[in-house]
Amino acid sequence: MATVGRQGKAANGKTRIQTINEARILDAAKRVFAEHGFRGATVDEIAQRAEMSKPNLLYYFKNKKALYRAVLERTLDSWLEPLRALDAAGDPETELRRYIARKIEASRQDPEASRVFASEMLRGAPVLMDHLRGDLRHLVERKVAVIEQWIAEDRLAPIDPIHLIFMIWATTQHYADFAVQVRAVWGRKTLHKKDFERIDDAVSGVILRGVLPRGE
Amino acid sequence: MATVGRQGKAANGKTRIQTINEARILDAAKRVFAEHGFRGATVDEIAQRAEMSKPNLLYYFKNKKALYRAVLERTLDSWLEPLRALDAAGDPETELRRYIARKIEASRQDPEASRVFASEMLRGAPVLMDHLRGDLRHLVERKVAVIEQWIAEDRLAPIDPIHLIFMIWATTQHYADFAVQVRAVWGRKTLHKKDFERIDDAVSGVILRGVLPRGE
DNA sequence: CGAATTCTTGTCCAATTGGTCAAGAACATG
DNA sequence: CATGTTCTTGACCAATTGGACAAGAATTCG
Repeated sequence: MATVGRQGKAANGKTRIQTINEARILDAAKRVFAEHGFRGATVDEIAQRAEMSKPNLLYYFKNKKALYRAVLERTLDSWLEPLRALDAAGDPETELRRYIARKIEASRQDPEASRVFASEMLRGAPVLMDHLRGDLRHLVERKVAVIEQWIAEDRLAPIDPIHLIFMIWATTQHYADFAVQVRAVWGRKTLHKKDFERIDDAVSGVILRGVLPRGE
Repeated sequence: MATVGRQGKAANGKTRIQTINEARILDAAKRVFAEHGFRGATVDEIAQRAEMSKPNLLYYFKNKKALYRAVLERTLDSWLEPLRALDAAGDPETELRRYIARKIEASRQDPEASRVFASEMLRGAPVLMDHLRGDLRHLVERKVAVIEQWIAEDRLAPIDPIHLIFMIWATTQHYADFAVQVRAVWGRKTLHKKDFERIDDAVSGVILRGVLPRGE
């Protein structure tokens, strides 16, 4: 009867309304943080985009920083998942091709998440620093080992594995973070699925030809 | 005797003090805008970093927006110069290698400029939109033609030229914009010239192997 | 030197900011 | 439907913001 007997509890201990509103807030916050960064974002604007009053927003998230953290945390897992899936037992070409495809798909489906992340990096990652030096670094170290193994087996050209990873991050996220520039220079009002297929072709093409062994 | 007989005029019509202070302000502004974006930057913080009072700063730049514009404009030319230098008459490998090297060198020498630019893109480029759709687009179109010519001559693999350009931008600027992440994951306190040489090797290596024709 | 110009800043202001609070409205459940 | 809980908001507050202003301090140059 202490904490269990809540009202509209839905297994995760959340009310129906809580679930809806937190999602609405997080979505609005993601968009505003993506556009203006942590400092430039205002709680008022987020509340407006979430179509609720500022005090109501602060009923769900105790302050701007907590909201920002929530947005980042929510993003991180889906951000890392594709890299986690890189499998040493698989074929290098297949694995890398899939990794690139998934990152590009993420840039297409949720560019704002990528931009929030980018903005946090531009700030010097005050919130995510521990994560960068901890989880992310360890994950990358593991995948560097995978790539090194592929190189040792002559299934990949001898490139610096960490920079291959950085290159994949850079190229794929570019289409989310710099979408305005891409659209303006490429002369497209919006980028459609077809466009992203061409992007995938081009990026995968260059990178794979760049890292797969020559002979064949 | 109207506008010519100014006091400390130095050919460009600027006083000695003007030259010094405008440079100090622009440098401080670049750092603050890079870190916090346009909205998140405060005039006060910029003034402090430039070691002068806020009213004095506003004596040189009439408001925050004008200062922001000045920072961006100052950046743009050096940003584009390497691409302008891409020469159809040259050897594709040499030209591309030099282009990549120059962009990486720019990321090393002036990462803040790159970050201001990135931050403007994240915002949707409200200030630079005209430039993106005008000058930049035309420049890219010209260089796309150069690359297409190389491809037609079988001196380059048939890749989508615009995405090759995007890839070079993405990979090289990544080391400026995401420097915190690179440092944290790579396990380096700071990136030295040696590190950037390795970056250049890796990036040039993959991209050139990715776009140069196979047979030889 | 002395007058015109340029430079500098303390003080001020209205607007916006993140956040609080109290009180009422909507809701779930016995 | 009554009661405790959750949800919602108008009103408010202190701090910060971009910027204006006037008056004084340096600088320049005839």
